[in-house]
Amino acid sequence: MPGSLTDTGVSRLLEWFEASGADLPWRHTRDRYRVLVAEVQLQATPVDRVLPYYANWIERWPTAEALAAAPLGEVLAAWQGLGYPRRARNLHRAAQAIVSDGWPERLTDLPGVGPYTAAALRCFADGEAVLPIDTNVERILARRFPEGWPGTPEGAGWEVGQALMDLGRLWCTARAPRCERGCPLRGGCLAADEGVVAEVTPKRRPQGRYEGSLRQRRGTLLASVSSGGTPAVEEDSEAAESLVRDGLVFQVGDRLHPIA
DNA sequence: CTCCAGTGGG
DNA sequence: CCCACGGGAG
Repeated sequence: MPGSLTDTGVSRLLEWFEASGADLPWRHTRDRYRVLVAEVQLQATPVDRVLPYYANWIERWPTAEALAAAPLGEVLAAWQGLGYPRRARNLHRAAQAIVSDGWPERLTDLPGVGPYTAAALRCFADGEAVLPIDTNVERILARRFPEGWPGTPEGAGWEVGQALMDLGRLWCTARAPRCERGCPLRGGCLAADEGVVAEVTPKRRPQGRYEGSLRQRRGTLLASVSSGGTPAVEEDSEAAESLVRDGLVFQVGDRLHPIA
């Protein structure tokens, strides 16, 4: 094992992972489409929130073919509550690309698939020894390896990646990390040794106020369309034009409609 | 008020 | 590199 993540560290990590018990539905599937759905839904949404949506999604659109055949308007309606609708639109477009051209050589050629999601597909669906680095894993690495990440452990399978993500989500949290409450990687953690765990946290840029923002107005308008309304563009022309530009609604005359 | 299994566009 | 992008939950 390169760097300071020793064999015993990995052993403890995997032991903790087995005992942690969380059994996420996409954890064991090798179905690329299912993993893609889960990963895209998770891109900016907490796990607990995604769970019911994922179950409903797979039941309704079990395959890329099924999703590709659905009207985007219905896909966006099913997405309500999962945040950024462009993620749903990209997932829909990705399904259509997969159906017509097959899975691309470079997974990042799929719309909405970046470095993280591509790595997650290779790791969880294909079983490759690739470590997907999400915000949780990035935080662990920043704390444990201030000098830099030594690289993916030799022979690390999907369980190491999954375990690190769960550890970051449940233990090595941004605000109140549970270092002394059974963290399996406590031994050899430089930040914890120095007592600076909370300080060694990748900073995110502050978001603007949501109330009254264009973002909120877009959400309101799209929710209206998704629930069967046909709001007038005039109601909020800036938000309406923005949604049209993003390919999320269709404009007929002075009203907005779902995209067929 | 901050956080959340990121990505794409300027 | 910098920013916008939803909205529920702690």
